[in-house]
Amino acid sequence: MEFTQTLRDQELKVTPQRLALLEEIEHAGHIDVDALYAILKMSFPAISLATVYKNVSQMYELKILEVIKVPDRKLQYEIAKAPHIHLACDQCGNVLDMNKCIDELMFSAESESGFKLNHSAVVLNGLCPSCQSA
Amino acid sequence: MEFTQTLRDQELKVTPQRLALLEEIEHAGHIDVDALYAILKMSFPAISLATVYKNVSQMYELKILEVIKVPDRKLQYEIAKAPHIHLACDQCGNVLDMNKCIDELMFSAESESGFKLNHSAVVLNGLCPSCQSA
DNA sequence: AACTTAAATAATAATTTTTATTATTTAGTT
DNA sequence: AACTAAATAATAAAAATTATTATTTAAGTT
Ligand SMILES: [Mn+2]
Ligand SMILES: [Mn+2]
Ligand SMILES: [Zn+2]
Ligand SMILES: [Zn+2]
Repeated sequence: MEFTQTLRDQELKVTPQRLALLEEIEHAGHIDVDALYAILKMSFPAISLATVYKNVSQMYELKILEVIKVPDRKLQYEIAKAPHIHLACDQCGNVLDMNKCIDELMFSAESESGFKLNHSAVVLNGLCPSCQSA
Repeated sequence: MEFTQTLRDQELKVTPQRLALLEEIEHAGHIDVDALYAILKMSFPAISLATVYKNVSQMYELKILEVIKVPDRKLQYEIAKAPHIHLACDQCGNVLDMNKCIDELMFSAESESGFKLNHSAVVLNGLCPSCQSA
């Protein structure tokens, strides 16, 4: 797996728990600690919730993971990747990525405010196509 | 005060605690529950933390307040107003509003994704002008 | 392949954060 | 002034997160 290298790069030991955690986050796309714990318990019945907490926090600090906040939900973790926009459906709960460039926005925000920016979080809420029909 | 009318419009009783809470949020711009509680205790030594929690939650549901999440900080409440962008300084902690229009972004996100959007949250992080000098 | 050691894990306790409960007080009405 | 539903303060309970510690394990070394 490529996550083996990710962990080695950050000098974290490659444990089965960590690999499963990363693979599950990748598979889910965006997931909170509770859901992650519930899923990991299937393959690791003895896994501790504290291990999940510690690992996601640690990997967030090391920028292996990114975190997003959708209104009224717990923090959602995802594999860190290029900055992107999040679309969250209020009905079905789906969160999906949109690879829309926000460089222009960042750039103009910088020049207008004088800030030197290094991070962006954009979360848009509404109804996804299928929930509009239903 | 104009917050008297705000509360009446939402059929909330106009209590001194609520008025002070709203005035302090307005004054602070963006503030979390703990800081709000600490400040309100100065004028209301007997105020309960649960009252602060209940009121901000209630006012958020009624859309009197809006909430924002700055990475690595507790939820910050503000008086609800027109959608705007948030700039947060990682050094000094300042959070300021930027009245930049994101309608174009919302509109193109809608047409590209098929979502029907009703809310946006944009938080940009970096260093404010004065923290860059220091 | 066995040995060593620092790090990770599981179990658990403790802390922090948030919500629920209830008796008392109060705002808004009659 | 009296009435009533809602708000508050105090407190308990629950939920979320972090800390502690004994045991296990990954990864390097012989
Ligand atoms: Mn994403
Ligand atoms: Mn704001
Ligand atoms: Zn949906
Ligand atoms: Zn600053």
